[in-house]
Amino acid sequence: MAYNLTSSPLFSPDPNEGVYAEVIIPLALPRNYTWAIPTHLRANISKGSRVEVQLKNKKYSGIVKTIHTDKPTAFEPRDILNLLEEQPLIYPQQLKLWEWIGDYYMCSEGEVMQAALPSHLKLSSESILTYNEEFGENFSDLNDEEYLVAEALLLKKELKLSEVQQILDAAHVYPIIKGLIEKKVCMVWEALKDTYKQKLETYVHLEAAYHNEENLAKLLNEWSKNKAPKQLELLLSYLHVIRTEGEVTQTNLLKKANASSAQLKGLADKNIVRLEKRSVDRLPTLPRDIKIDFELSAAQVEAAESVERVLNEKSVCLLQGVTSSGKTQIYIKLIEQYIKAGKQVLYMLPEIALTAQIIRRLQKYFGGYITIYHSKFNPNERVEIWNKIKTGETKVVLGARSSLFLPFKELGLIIVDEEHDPSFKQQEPAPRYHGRDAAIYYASLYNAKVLLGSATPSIESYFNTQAGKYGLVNLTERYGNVQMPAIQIVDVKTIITKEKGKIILSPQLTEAIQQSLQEKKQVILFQNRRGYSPYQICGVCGWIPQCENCDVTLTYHKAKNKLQCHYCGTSYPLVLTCAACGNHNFVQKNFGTEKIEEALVEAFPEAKIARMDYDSIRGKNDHDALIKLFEQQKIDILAGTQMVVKGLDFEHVNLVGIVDADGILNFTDFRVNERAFQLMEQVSGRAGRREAQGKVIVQVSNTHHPVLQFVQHHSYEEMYRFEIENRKNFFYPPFSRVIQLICKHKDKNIAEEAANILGQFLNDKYAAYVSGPAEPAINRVRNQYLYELLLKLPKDAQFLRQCKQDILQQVSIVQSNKRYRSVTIVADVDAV
DNA sequence: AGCACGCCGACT
DNA sequence: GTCGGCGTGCTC
Repeated sequence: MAYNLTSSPLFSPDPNEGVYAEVIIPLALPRNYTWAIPTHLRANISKGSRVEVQLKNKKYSGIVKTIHTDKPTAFEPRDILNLLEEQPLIYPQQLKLWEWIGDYYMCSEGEVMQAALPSHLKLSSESILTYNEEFGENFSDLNDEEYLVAEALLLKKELKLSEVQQILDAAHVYPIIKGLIEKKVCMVWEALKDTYKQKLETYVHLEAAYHNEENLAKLLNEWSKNKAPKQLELLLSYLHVIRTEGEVTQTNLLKKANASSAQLKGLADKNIVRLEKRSVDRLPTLPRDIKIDFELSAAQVEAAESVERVLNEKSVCLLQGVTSSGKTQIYIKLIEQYIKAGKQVLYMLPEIALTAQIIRRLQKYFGGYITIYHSKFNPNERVEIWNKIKTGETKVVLGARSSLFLPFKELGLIIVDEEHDPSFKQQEPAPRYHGRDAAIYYASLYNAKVLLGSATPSIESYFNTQAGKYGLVNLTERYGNVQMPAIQIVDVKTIITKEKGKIILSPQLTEAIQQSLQEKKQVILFQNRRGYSPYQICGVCGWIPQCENCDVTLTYHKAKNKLQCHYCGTSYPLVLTCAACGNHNFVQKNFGTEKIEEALVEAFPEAKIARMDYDSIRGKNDHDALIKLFEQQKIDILAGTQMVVKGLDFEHVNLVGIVDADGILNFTDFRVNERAFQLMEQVSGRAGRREAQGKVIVQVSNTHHPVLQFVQHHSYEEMYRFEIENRKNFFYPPFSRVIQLICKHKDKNIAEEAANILGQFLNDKYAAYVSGPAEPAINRVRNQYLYELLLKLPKDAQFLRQCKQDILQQVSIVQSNKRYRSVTIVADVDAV
């Protein structure tokens, strides 16, 4: 029997019949649990409502997924304790998205909820101890620790569990609290606290009596000269400000009058002014208008029209535009159309590309229509954004992956910019979803369109256009008709020296930098490794220091004078003595950004040099500050990791150097060619943007690597054709979804055994591809990846489901073996 | 995720 | 003999 319960008020059930709700709570439970809806709440609870429920002895806020009258037989459901808002918190589309993500990425809906809701909408249960007044103050029966807590309780009357933990500074507070309860010193409350706080602003009003001019004049005239002169001064300032501004806030007034809050309080105590606390918006309000002050080039107009045409027919369109072709401008025009049609637009970017640069640009065009949303926002702001999107007030959201979970009212378009970026895929924790793919599903729920944009599309998206699933629009002309930079390959094989190892600055690169500096242009040097040297090797026996947890070679960081594991982040003191042979003869191998910076300083003492990588950027502001300096040409040479590439647009760069291309061509990951090509294209794209011809120098020892040929000619199609062919040798067919199983255990042997058993099974049944570690140095210990090829046909969801079931069953068989019981097996779906 | 229950090793 | 470690199982 099917119920249609999407809106309240609820159907009127037989009063004798129970009504139940399946509730999602933010935990990784095997399935959703059911609570009974008490009669007094029946009229108001509906799908998507936020409710307070009790599980075990904790309280949680959950979301009602379904409402039904099937009385559970296996257990007696408890009542829902409370309805937290009159209106459902989320729309049915969100529920469907959660369900899809949970199913597709193999996690619980609770885990999706965890990721989806701003933390303030997930109430936290905090145990609170209250003092029992009847106990009195005789603490002689208590032991030392109990005494400490009792004393604090006597003073404060109430203590949170976390506070008790601080007082005792011990891990086991429970026995002590138990003792206190038994001795009737205190009682425990489980309290659910709504953590969202409205921002309050104090407004200053003149008391009604003084709205009368006469009374006011009288007050001012009779103000005795020697009493509270500062208050009089403040009052006069107030009268002045109110005339020009209409309404006055406390902070504003005090600043303008240069007065203190005590003086204002004096006026309030005399009943001259009245202070009113009012909740206000945390988000700055900009005027709601669209100001677009540019014209599209002919090529852009053509592309924009094609996109519209494609989107009329298909729900997804891939816009492939070379770097600097002005994709963003096309987005802006498109967004404008959707706003005018009253629709909402979600503009997704990889987190790292959400820089002040792009934000400022969009705010300039869309003012108050646009809102930014990402995980770094503080929780109060996030709740406010949430609400504004839910009411449809905010039309455009610029956000990272997580903005996908916002409750859009009338979503019309999702733009996924830098579609190829691997950071759209969440790795840890669950849900391990791909922002782009989930966006395509989410959009379908609203009948909305999706525009994927990239200069270097991912193979799977490109493949989908070839298969006719997505539309494809090409934008091959750079804005202002600037040529793509010329690419020069420098063979460093011949100039590798025995003692010094790999060369950092070849004569060709040095000369090119010199020339750029002379022309007052800027240079970007790209190196995919941070730190000073990626590994040190014992000159006598060849031993290499590795991380204790990860089997990863330790990178030397000269600035900190420490060895660091780049996988888990652990820092180690410098190793001077070989653990294998006892000699003190380490040789530093290869180089990272730190060493490049050092080499640059030495080679170009006159130039201003900066380094941009994870280590040199502490806060988000450092990043912006450094970019600004570079924009203003206060830096000549910028050396950095991938950070220098993402979403940035520098006008005066005419030379880009890829210092060690071997480092990006040598991955053993099966996506190596695609990644290397994308990376090199993106880096190259930074050269010669709006200026004359730019130049790219690639230093490499394997000059015959096929990817280099494609990069040299910027030949995307050839690259993709090559890659598709290449992958057919590994996978059949290419570009399907695979399920990846990650086995984790303290003991790497046990993890590996379990992984092998699973891999064996998958191989037998699905002819699976079982990969080695993703990178030889990394992952060998904790993660064993097992890839299983899923789809005979990309659309065969049935097959996927079957495979998932088989895998889950096999996982439970493996875990029923005592030896592997505590192996954590994470199942994840990814595109290959 | 918590949290209780229960089974084995190091202590008064 | 007990205290306390963590491995195991359950929560509507």
